This record gives sequence, C-alpha cells and structure tokens, in this order.
Amino acid sequence: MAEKTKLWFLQNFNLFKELDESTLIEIANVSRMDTTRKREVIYFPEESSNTIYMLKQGKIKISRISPDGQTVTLALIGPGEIFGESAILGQSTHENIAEVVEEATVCAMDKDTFQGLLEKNNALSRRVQVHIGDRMRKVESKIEDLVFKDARQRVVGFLSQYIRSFGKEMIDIWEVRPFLTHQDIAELTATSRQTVNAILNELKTEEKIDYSRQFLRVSNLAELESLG
Amino acid sequence: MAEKTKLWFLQNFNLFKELDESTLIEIANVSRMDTTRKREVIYFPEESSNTIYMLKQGKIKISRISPDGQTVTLALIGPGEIFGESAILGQSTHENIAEVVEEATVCAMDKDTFQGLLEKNNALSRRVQVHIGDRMRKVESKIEDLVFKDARQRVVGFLSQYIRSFGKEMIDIWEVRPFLTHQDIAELTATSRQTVNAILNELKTEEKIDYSRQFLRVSNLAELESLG
DNA sequence: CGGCAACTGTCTGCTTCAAGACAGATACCC
DNA sequence: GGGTATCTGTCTTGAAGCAGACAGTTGCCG
Repeated sequence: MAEKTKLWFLQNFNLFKELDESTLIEIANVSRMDTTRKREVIYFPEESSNTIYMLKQGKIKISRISPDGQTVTLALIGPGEIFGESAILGQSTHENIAEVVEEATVCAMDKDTFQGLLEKNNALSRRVQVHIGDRMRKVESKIEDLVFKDARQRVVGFLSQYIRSFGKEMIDIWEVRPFLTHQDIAELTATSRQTVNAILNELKTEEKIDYSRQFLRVSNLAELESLG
Repeated sequence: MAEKTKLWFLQNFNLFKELDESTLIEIANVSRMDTTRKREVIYFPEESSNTIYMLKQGKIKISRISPDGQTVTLALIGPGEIFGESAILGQSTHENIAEVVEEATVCAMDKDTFQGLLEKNNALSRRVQVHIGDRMRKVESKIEDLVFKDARQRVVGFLSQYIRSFGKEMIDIWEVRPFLTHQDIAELTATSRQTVNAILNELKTEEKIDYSRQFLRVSNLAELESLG
C-alpha cells in the first residue's frame, strides 16, 4: 500500500489525532496494512501477542470459546478503534480470538515499537489509557447486564448500542446495514440463537424494529433504548 | 501517621518495588494513609473519581448495584493492590462502589500527581499497565465464567481462587480466615445466597471443603480446582 | 440457473436457579 | 448476660431460557 495512503489513514485515526506529522510518518514506516475478509481470524487464543492492531474499516469481534465450542463475544470493534491491546498490558499470549465479522482493513504494528511511542509521547499515552478505560467500562457493563438483565433486555440493549455506534440516522429513522446473523447476536448477548430469533420477531410485531438479513431499522430509537 | 512508617509501607508495595528512594519519598509526601472498618464505603457510584488508592491490608470489594438493590461484585482487592484506577483511565465519576469487607488500611493519592509520576517514570508506568491488564483479564474471565459455567462451578472456582490468593498453606492444608458470608460469595459469583448455602454444604458433605464463619479449609486444593 | 450451505422460524420438553418464607444459630454490644 | 441484628439452613414454587428437532427460506457459487 502506498505510504501516502497509509499516512492519510493514520491522520484520520482517532487515537492519533493531534499527533505531530513526524511521529505519524514514523508510525507509518513501522506499520503494515492488510485487508481481510469475513470469517478470517486475526489471532487465536494461545497465540503469542506482540502486535497492536488498528481497524480502518469493517468490524472485528473479540470472543472466547469454551472447550465444548460455546462462544461469547466480549467486544465488537469498529472503524477507528484499536484491538490486541492486551499485548501492551503485559500479556504474552492471547486468551481471546479476534475474528472478522465484516470485511476489514487493518493496520498492524509491533507492540514494542508502540510501547516506545507511548514512552516518548505522553499525549498518545493518555489517549491509550482512556481507550483502555473505555474497554474496561464496557466489559464491566457487560457483567452488570448479564447479572441484572434478562435475555430480552440484553438483546434490546445491544441493538440500541449497535445501531447507535454503527448506523446512520436518516430523517428520524436509524439504519445499519448489513445486519448481523442471529447467531452473532446470540454470542454478543450471551443467549441462544433461538431466543434471539423469538425476541427479534416479537420486537418486529410490536413495531419497535424492522429488519431483514441486510438491514436493521429503528424508527424510535429513544423508545427502544428505554426498554434495554 | 509517621512518614517513616509510610515510606516503609510504600517500599513493600508491589507496584513500587525497584523504584528509587527519592521517588518513594516524593510519593510518601503526597499521599495520606487511613484506616477503615468493615462495611465502610470508600467511594460511591457517581462520586467524582480523582484519587488512586493503594491497599496495605484488609480486603475491599468493588461492586455494582442495580436500581432494585441487587449487587454484583466485580473484584475483590487484597493487600498490595491498587484500586480506583478508573481515575487514570479517563473516567471522571465512579460507576462502581468500593466497600471494605475486612478492616483495611488504605493509602490514597491524587490522580494527577500519580499521572505525573507515571509520565516521569516509565518503569512505574509499565507496572501500572500490567496491573490494569491483570484486572482486564480477570473481568473478562468473569464474563466467560458467567456464560460457560453453572452456579456450582462458579462457586467452586471462586473458593479455589480465594483460598489461593488470601489463604495460607499449612502442611498440605490450605486455610483462610476469616471466611466470607454466604451473601458476599453470592455477590461474587452472581448467584443467590440460598444457592451458595446449598453448594457449600454439598461440598462439606463431600469432604471437599471444611468451613465455619471464621475459616475455610481445603485439604486437596488441586482436586477442588479441577471441579471449577 | 440449479443445488447446496448457511440462516431463519417454531414447537417441545427439561433443567437450573431465583425468590419467598420462616425457623434456628451466632455474635455483637450495651 | 440478655436482647437484637445478622447470618445460616431448608423447603417449595415458578419462571426463564437452553437445546434438540426439523421444516422452510435465502442467497451464493459453480
């Protein structure tokens, strides 16, 4: 990939905003960019973790798999976010699996190099701290949801957040496309595929949402959010 | 508290090992020490978070409470650990409640001061990163446990970890004292008090554990761990 | 454009566990 | 040292939601 394009991308990357150009060029020089397709795995559990990834476009899910094959998804990563940060958090091997949900462009960078940047640049360091804080909060909320909410509330809550993070508002109607499979949603909300299906159809007949395989639409997002 | 004692404590604090003495003295000067008793609350949700705490002795639990009063405990903090780190992770108010479980001595320090130390001292900064990583891993495992394991496995898993972290091994028998209430364990394992009670007695009749209000003893910890 | 793989929809029984109720034990503290 | 608050033990009922089975649908790929 042309260095210029890479630099342009980095400039538009949340984490790197306000960094001076020389640093960005340095980053561009030591990182590589890659395009991946649906279902591709970026890293597996047990694999050694020495890379930080920056997601340019697409979606990645970070999950855990039980010995008998059950899966929970811990986080869904969208454009502009980093992942694989466990590498700079003192973890030598991954415990999670990172899998492409929607065709993605990813920029990868050695963790020691990144660590070096952090030490030289306090502004960047703080931004990374804040990012890690966000992730921590999300994971903690996930526990809260698992314990306090039932399956329906979790699904509704997830749909709201999902459409707000990844959807577009068009004249009072929110829409995301493409939509996820019921299985994906089940893994994200720690419930079963069948339950997700039932809830989704319930919500459809109640006219709270409209969906197909290609889209999810919500006309009254505030109302939906109040149910989660 | 005498500055000398404080300094001594800081030197024995995990996070600060290998820091040079002048830095330690600096830390001692800007921190204050406090003793708290059971049930005391160190911070509440919504309270603004501008302090980092270092726990010298005792135990603190970090929990969330639902609107209807149900509680989940996200973490149990022991001697030598820090808590309230959300302050340096870009969070202006607490979402969790920190409550004393066992009479505690706590050292508190302004977050900006701490932030300053981090920026001047890369070794310290890395140690904090690793600590945060540990917390993240624990929280993620908690989600995994909630989804993959049933109540019994969660309780067994918790007991094993608890006794390993806080107990002593004495001629092949592990013991912690005092023990927690069933309610505490229920909040830590996201189950109900009644269920904890049933499981604990089950384990006692199976001779996997022995306990009373004052102690928990396990003679074959490896066996217990294999059940969690 | 036809066939296969992945996904959706629906019904059923079964298991786990929460939650209420209440009696009994413990220990704290004035 | 007696009274009160907190903690433990046990039973019972009910609901949530998982998991299996299988038919129907969609859309992708050769």
